[in-house]
Amino acid sequence: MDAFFASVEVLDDPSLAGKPLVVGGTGARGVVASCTYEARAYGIRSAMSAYEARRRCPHAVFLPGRYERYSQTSDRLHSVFERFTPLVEPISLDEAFLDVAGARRSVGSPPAIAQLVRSAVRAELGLECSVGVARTKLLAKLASRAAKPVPSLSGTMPGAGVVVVPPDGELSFLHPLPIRALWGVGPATARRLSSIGVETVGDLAAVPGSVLRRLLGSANGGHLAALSRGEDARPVVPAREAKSVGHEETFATDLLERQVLHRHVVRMSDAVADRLRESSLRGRTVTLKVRYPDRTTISRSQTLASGTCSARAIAAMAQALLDAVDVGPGLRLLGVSVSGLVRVGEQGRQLSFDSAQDLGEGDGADRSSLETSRASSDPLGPARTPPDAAWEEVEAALAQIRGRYGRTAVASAALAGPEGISVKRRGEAQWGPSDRRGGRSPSAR
DNA sequence: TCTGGGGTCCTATTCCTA
DNA sequence: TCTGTAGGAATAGGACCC
Repeated sequence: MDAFFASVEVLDDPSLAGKPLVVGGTGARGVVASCTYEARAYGIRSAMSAYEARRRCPHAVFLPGRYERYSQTSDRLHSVFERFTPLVEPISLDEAFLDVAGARRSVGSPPAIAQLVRSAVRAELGLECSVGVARTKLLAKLASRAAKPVPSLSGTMPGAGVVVVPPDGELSFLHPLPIRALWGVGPATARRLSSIGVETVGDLAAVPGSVLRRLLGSANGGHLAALSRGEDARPVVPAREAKSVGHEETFATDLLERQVLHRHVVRMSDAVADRLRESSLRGRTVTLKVRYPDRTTISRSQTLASGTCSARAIAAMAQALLDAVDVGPGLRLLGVSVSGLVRVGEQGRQLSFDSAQDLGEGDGADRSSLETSRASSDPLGPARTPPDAAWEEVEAALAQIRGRYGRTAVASAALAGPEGISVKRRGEAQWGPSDRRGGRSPSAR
């Protein structure tokens, strides 16, 4: 999609049409999620800090993103794609690969299908998109980029809309492109390649694979060498199982108090557990991520004996990990994620040898970490703490209540503050904190 | 007065176990 | 019982994507 989030905002408020519009975090620590081509003419780009964007174009309209709205639009978009082929691989909310090899007979040639997709998206969503048609995913992606409009201060130049890379024109399309155009070449890899004189994809294709593997590692070196020759055998994969689920949040001001940080851990663990439960998943490895004021980032993780989707178990583990981290300098960001996911039903429950207690008291392996938090925060004490399995039932019941009466209807007491319950939702503060009034700590609400 | 969130993948190191 | 070795899992960090 072309400037997806910004285009949705213009669709909902046509008075914004033709104006430089920036969507994203509006606070001092926010970033640009999307912007119109009028804003891009001022050099504004996705992932740029909101501060820098304001400096470049003070008269631009700045809007906070509405993740839910974009997500709904994305669902409609993907249902349009699926009318053309069942082989749709989502890349993000606004991009997807479509394998239309099987649709040629019933719908038409790939370039014709590309035009039909564009027309359908325009008619049904009122939004513009660009399509790249090629033999491989990399080339199709690069072609779609080449099909997009070009921003300029004298007015946006309309793009081709559809760009087709024929099989006999692949290398002449690919080789003049800068090395950064390749998927997997970011700033670090580009610097390394530049150090041996590689600036374009054509330069890269001339370097022996063994040299690239030595420079970039076996996996990345070999992969990029193949891509530079137009070789990309990755198929379009319609459904991918998630490998991890997590939440992280940058605070408007750095947080120092462990008690406040612990509450954020509970809030994020709660959100992670909700999403695991909704997807019928359990995870074994809990990872805590922390970013210091100087932006150095560390992570600490630990693996449970068996998978869990219990907010309580996740929070206990994450809090134990947090307790082993120096928070002296203050924390700019905190995150909780769970990996090692298995679908509920695929994995039996791991019992320890003290199974008499296990059946009544939860997993032995989980217990030590839970007791870390019980000792410090559970007024009931260890003796009266229900086992994990029972807690998962309690949490499932809570989730049902939230589903019926709203997300703030009920939650852990740790999340209650003077102004109600603070819960974390997906897409909330997606592009940075909105102001500088001290994060969203429950005590501050 | 700056640089998000939610992911995936890869690599290096450490630790555990046979 | 100690030591060396090898493989695998866990852990940590970095790079990259949208």
